Amino acid sequence: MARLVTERADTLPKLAEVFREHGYDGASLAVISAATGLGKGSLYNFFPGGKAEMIDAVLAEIRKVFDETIFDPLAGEGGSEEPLGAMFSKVGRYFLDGDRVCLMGALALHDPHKTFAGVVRDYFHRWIEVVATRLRELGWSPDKAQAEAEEIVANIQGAIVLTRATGDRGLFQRLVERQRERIGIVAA
Amino acid sequence: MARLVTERADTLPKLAEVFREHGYDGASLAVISAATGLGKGSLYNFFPGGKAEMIDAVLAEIRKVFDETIFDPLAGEGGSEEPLGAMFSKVGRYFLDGDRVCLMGALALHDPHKTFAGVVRDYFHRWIEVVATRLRELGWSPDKAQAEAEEIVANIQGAIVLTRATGDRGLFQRLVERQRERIGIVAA
DNA sequence: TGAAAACTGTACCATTCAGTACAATTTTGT
DNA sequence: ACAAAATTGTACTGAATGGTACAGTTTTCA
Repeated sequence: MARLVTERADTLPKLAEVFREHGYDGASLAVISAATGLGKGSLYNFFPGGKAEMIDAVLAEIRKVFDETIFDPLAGEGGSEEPLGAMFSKVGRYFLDGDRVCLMGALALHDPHKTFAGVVRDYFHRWIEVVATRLRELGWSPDKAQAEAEEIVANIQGAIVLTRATGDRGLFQRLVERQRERIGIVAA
Repeated sequence: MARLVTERADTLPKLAEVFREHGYDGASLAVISAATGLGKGSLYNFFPGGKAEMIDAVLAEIRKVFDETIFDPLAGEGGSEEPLGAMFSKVGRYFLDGDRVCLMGALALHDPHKTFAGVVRDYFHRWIEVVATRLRELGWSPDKAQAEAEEIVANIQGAIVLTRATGDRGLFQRLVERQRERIGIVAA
């Protein structure tokens, strides 16, 4: 029996980066092969289902990372504002101040067969939900908390679009800073 | 000499819709042909340069429409808030309350060869610029006006992403309404 | 009306696509 | 060391890709 600790998981970051940069249609097997350094043999050994299985694995991994490092820490009990501030920092780091595409957001725009509609919807629902929950715990009314949470997540997605469009990473930071301030001010 | 009023311009809306829904890579000639009802012969008659020329024409048309109906009306002199309100209304109608993708925004995310970087950057710069200009005319400081303009445009882009992700057009409307309110409140 | 230009459908081309087959190699547990 | 399993590169397949060629039709204008 060969090792069960495959290298499959190690390829996920590179795979994710390819899909982020090229999109699903643009990520041909040739591009994927070049980016991962793996030949077709290896790719189909790890992902017998081909591209479909690759992006499924990538999306599951993304969801896991966000759950563990960003969403869950926000959902826990506690009346502090610090977890929200941490969320902004982690998100900025993850998306490289808007230089790196949000794959979930990209799939929200282009998914003609609605293949990823479920994962994408759940991802954003969860994100908005945990932010709103935290705001309520800070004393915001349910309506205000929901609206503010939606605006925060929308702003982050929009900030990525604008940063990619303008090439100005300062723009992302400025936008996030404004969200931070608004929460701090109104919550005080 | 045959008519010079070709049907080429008539195909642009359908062409734009295809690129919006499928992205550039996802819009194969088969899809384009089906969506426009034009065979390859006609398509290459109107657009000898193929897909590249098609999307160039689409982007130029989009830019023209936005300039004439949205950007220019904002740029003119005048201390009224009404043009800003009109901008939100027109944008909501154009993007079908977030149901319709912003092609410029989509290309900001996926453009591995930086083919469209110029048009996309100019489009968003112009958008932000005209909003900021109008805010300054309303008495905002240059810094505040710039930051607010960036946030407004980012919010619209993010609203499209979230609406496509959740399928909830009310979300788009709620987000835009919040921008409207903030401007009204702070400007007052 | 008639010739020139614009338009369009069809067949075709070379290339790239995702995916398969499989032999050869490497790794693994014993 | 050795056999089984995992891994990998290469060659291949049929389908789809973007694009070309061109004959036939329609439109235009003089």
